[in-house]
Amino acid sequence: MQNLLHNLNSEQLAAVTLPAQSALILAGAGSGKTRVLTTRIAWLIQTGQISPQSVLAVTFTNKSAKEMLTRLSAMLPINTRGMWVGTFHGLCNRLLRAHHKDAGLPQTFQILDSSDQLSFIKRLLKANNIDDEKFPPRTLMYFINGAKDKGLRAAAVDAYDDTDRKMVALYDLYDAQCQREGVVDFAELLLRTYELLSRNQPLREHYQSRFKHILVDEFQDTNDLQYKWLKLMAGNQAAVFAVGDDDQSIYAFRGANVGNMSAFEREFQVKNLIKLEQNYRSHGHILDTANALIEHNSKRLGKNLRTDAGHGELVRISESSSDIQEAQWIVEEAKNLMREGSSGSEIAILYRSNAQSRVLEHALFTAGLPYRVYGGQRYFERAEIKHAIAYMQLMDNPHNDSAFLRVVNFPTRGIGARSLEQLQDAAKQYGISLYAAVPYVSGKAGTSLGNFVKLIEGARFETHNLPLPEMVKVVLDISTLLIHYQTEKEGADRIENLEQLINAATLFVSEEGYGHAAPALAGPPSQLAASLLSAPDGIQIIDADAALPTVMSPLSAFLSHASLEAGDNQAQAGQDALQLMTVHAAKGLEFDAVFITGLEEGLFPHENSAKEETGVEEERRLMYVAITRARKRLYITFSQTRMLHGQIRYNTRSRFFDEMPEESLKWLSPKVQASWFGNKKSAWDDAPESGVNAIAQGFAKNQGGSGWRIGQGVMHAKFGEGVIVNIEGSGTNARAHINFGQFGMKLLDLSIAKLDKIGS
DNA sequence: CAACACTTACGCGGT
DNA sequence: GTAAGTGTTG
Repeated sequence: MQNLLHNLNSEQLAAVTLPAQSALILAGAGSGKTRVLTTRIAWLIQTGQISPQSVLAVTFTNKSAKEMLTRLSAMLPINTRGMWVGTFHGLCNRLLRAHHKDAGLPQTFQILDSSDQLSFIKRLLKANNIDDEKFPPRTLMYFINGAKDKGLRAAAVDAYDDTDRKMVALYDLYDAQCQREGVVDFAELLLRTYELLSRNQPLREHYQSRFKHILVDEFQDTNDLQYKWLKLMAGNQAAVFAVGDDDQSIYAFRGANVGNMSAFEREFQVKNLIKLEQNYRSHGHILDTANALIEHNSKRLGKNLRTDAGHGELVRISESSSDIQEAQWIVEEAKNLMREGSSGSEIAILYRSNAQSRVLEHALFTAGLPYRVYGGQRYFERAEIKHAIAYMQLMDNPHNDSAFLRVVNFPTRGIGARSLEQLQDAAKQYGISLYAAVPYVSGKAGTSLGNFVKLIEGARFETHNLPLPEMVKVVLDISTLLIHYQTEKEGADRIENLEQLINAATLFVSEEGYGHAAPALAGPPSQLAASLLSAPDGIQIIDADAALPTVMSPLSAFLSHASLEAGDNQAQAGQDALQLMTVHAAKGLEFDAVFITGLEEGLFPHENSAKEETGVEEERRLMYVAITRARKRLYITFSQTRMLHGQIRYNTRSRFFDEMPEESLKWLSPKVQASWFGNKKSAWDDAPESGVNAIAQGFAKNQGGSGWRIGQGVMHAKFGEGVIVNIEGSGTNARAHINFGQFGMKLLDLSIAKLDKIGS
């Protein structure tokens, strides 16, 4: 036990060894949050206070769940089985599979990922003749998910106008259709579990008395439903150990509610609020920059990171004339770092939005530097994999109309739009699934559809006794997917991916403990330990623990896995590659050197954030997250011009520069009076570093005669102060694009408009 | 049903 | 700029 605790600082130690009461741990960036969480569990078990069975640990991502389990098994001699560690969605899936009857779901219910959900909604709108101009599928999806994330069914949603009322009706329709097809979306997993436990007292009491300790990671990211779910799970007995950082709350846009932290403090009567403020990651100037920036947010629980690592280097700021120059500057600087011995994988280039990656990639590619972009398409999201999965979904649950429509004519087998129209009419008429409606379609269409059904039935028959990987093999064969891609010229990669699916199944079977000989399709329950537990009132409850391998067939399990864990996204290039990703994707990661790019008004903070009151504060937290990714060296770059949506945009530097401490920054390029809002800087500063000269030349190239130049501040009688951002034509034809701030960009004829020069 | 031109939108993203 | 969706052809 000694060695479990001996490396902890006093804050961490206090957190780990708290009494069995609910506690809130405010864990700053790089303060050893995961360590505290896992050591807490290990300590509780090792000191004999609790048994592994009474632990429930919840995370948001599979990655952190996996990491937690890995660390736990390193700390504890015991098997981590019996402990429940997983994502909200993974745990809910488990509960719903075990108690599917009570939850009103078929045993083989299937999980829609976001793209499945969107196409589901499009199909729903079409089938009900809803104008998708008036009700855009995306809007409806946000509406539905937003309601579910608050724990609201259609009947409980308030609607104040006709559009809202229609949306509510569509929400209801959507739920009914999901129920008919035996599919659930991500939010439904949580909502359905919540409803199951709140309505079913014996079940609720069973789990409440089992889980004495509930631990939650990234608590600031919980939405309203997840918070309610936790309250329900906890009952009034469990100790909830919540770890989070309000300053790193960057997911409000998808329903996360930081307010849950203070609500938790209040409602769980938290006596123990512990702040982890010792940072083990970043050097002083980097932390000072982060601290000073986040100070500008109003609603904070209050926290200040400190380090023993010394001041370290200043934060380097670089300005460029264009996004291309910015990228080239970064490439040069990264090359220098690598020449000095840095490993590429320890250098991250961060950006606010994905669109920015293209220019960076181009520059890196031209320079021949290996790089890796995070956030691309994931394995299970690829079209060919989705197709293969759809065949298996149909075998497991033929009423999944989405799966049916995806592959009924892929590869093509002469079933066109007309046949499907007939089929959809029949399905609607009888209120049944497309698959079930096939016998009601007559004629030629009926024959080809019948053949498709025979194909699925045949696949099911042929594979019902096969282990999962064998089954995948047969499906790839019978579906003719492999043959189809063999005849396609660009199909080689797809074939390779499809063959990978067999490996994925093999891996899944061995990792999740589905024995090789177990029937792939749901058959008689195997002999695996089914612990039948007695509920207080004598009702027999099969605990979801042991129930998983018995209640869920390997196929159902694999299909869940495919939906819940989309797999790795493709990684380009070699081992030692520069890391490119959005700031969001960088959360939780750290690097020796970090470039934060595009620090411009409208981009970072993003222009859309100005719409909501709390928007800029979230952007600031996002910047805080970005800064705190860096260990030793931090670069922040911005550019005067940027290609966006195929058009050149003229940006001014981000307001965040004015919120960072001057004494921690080192400007590597001239601070041109870039803003009409009165930024103070205007001098050259410091010796230029690599790449700077080229940039300086870049924006010395101002155009136009007669004293007008790009960057010139002007005063207009009507629009007030502005800045010339571009000049076209010359002489009497010269016209200037002028940014007038709140009045926007104007194109004015320089020989006509009455403009006065202002500034230097 | 495939191939092509044309329109449209376009923020961050794990489950 | 580009990807995805729609409409129009052969």
